[in-house]
Amino acid sequence: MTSNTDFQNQVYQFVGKVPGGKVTTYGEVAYLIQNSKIKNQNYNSKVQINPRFLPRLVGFCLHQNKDPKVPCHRVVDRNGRLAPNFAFDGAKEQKRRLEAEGVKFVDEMHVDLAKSLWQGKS
DNA sequence: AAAGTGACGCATT
DNA sequence: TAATGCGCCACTT
Repeated sequence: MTSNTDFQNQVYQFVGKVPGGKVTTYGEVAYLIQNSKIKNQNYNSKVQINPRFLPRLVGFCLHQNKDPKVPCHRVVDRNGRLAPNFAFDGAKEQKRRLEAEGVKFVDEMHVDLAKSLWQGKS
């Protein structure tokens, strides 16, 4: 257990802001982090991360995270697809959690982004 | 210390 | 319109 990097902190912070019943995407989180980075200049990455690669890092950081406090199940990919290997108990459990919060599904593996995508603003 | 691995997203063919 | 490739960071072993 080592202290989290600033990048991880940013990821968890933004994910933690997603309200129940809503979901966000890796790309969205990545975008917000970039924006926050520029705004606060608190991000101490060794090098500048290409925005194009950010979403992947976001996903990887969430995969690492085992902290129940972080609602990682509310993060899906751009197509609303659930994570193939959800850290806790597979995508099935992730779907179960989301449905419990009122998130609608259009498919066994896809959430209804049109209705449940968190249009984070505030 | 070095190399491999990985919850994605976009451009190009 | 669909399928395939590229990007190149942070973390683990």
